[in-house]
Amino acid sequence: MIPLLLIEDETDLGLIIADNLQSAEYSVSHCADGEQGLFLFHQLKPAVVILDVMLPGMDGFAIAKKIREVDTETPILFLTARTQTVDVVNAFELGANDYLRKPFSLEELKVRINALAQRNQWQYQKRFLQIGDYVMDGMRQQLQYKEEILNLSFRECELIKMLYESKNKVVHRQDIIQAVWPNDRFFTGRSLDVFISRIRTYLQHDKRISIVNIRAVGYKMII
Amino acid sequence: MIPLLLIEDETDLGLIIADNLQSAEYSVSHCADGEQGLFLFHQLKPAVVILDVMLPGMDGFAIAKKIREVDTETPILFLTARTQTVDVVNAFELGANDYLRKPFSLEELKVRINALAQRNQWQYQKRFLQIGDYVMDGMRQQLQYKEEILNLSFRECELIKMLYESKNKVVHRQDIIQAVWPNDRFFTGRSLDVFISRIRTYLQHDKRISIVNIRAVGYKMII
DNA sequence: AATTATTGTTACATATTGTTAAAAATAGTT
DNA sequence: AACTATTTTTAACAATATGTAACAATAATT
Repeated sequence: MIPLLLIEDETDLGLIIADNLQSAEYSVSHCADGEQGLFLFHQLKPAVVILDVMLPGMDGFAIAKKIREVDTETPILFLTARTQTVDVVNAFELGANDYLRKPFSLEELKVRINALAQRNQWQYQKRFLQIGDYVMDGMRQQLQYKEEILNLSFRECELIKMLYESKNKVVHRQDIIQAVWPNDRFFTGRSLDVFISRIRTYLQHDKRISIVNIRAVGYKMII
Repeated sequence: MIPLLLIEDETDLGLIIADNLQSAEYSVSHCADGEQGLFLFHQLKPAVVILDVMLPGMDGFAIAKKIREVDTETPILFLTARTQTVDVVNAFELGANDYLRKPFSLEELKVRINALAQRNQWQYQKRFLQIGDYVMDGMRQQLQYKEEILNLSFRECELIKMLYESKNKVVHRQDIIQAVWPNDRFFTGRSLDVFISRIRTYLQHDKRISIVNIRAVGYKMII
């Protein structure tokens, strides 16, 4: 989970923002003033700081300056009132990375956060899986065998990823289903078996690879 | 390259200035009168306008006024004859950001331009997106591939921006629609898919770029 | 061996997306 | 206003992804 720090004194607005950013990806810590903000910054080492310019006590600029004294990397996104146009210049001089004028749509905020957070997040993603003689590009959703490139669908890709990550180990049916079909809480059908069947044909060129069934338990990818 | 606009009627001086500002950073467009100047302003959306006060026809103040009617951001730097001291006040009231008295040293001009351009530099970071071998100019809504320049429509441009800002991550259909079609609260059609299709053909020259669909979820731009 | 439960496979139904063309809306010009 | 060019939406059909059903194959149990 990627930690975010939100410093915003309007409690209701802060809560709404925190609530909406909170997701499978992000965990949001929210506080209302600069001192607490700086404390939390050092505590959490957030991926992105979202910083209201107008704050009681230490204002946003002062906080940004403090942060930049010890850290020049962590992206800072300023929230400004619509009126304070000029201050934006100030913000960027202090090392801000982006800003949003209030009122803004939460969607827009999300997009910006994604953009800012992603730079650092990128390194954690392992994009290419070497599966026997195959290479799967999890980002592009492609499976390559020698010169041949096969486009995978999203679920096919997720399924291969899941099996590969637990290669040579049994993966339980229920776990696969929860991972690949997260929304279908009443998934009862047999799609999983169908997908396994299809994946087997995809991977048939390398005889060392096989996906074996453990009856009534799950599957195991062997390499 | 950061575009500058120079409006100066003394041809020789204009050429010298243009020549000296022209560099790896800046591309200078030069014209001799206000009407052409305004035309070029809208065409180029320059980072800084360098504006002689004394011009035949529309004078510098009138041009600045015209510009400020539609744009309050772009810095304007006035060039004034040594004699017209008082008019400087006038200039700043019209939204000038700096001025230089003739004769001035080219070094000084450079320094001022740098200062003005840098202030808005963040705009240019956002303005130009390097997308693989392409460069998109978000302000002029143009997509450049090598020598080839393609004019984009507003929504095409917004869509590319949105996907690029969250590159290598899934962007949800709903989020795209909210961002690119903000007013259409009852957007039901399939324009998004059509636009995706078109953008794919625009970006097809660079094989590293692809936009993959995640069924029932959204799209992901991969670079 | 017969029965049963589970999985393998194929075919098909359905929903979503890809693509193209044409219609409608919009902006710009005369 | 009328015409033009451009942008955007709609419509139509093709292609693809995914879920379901049907039946075959296999393993476990009786």
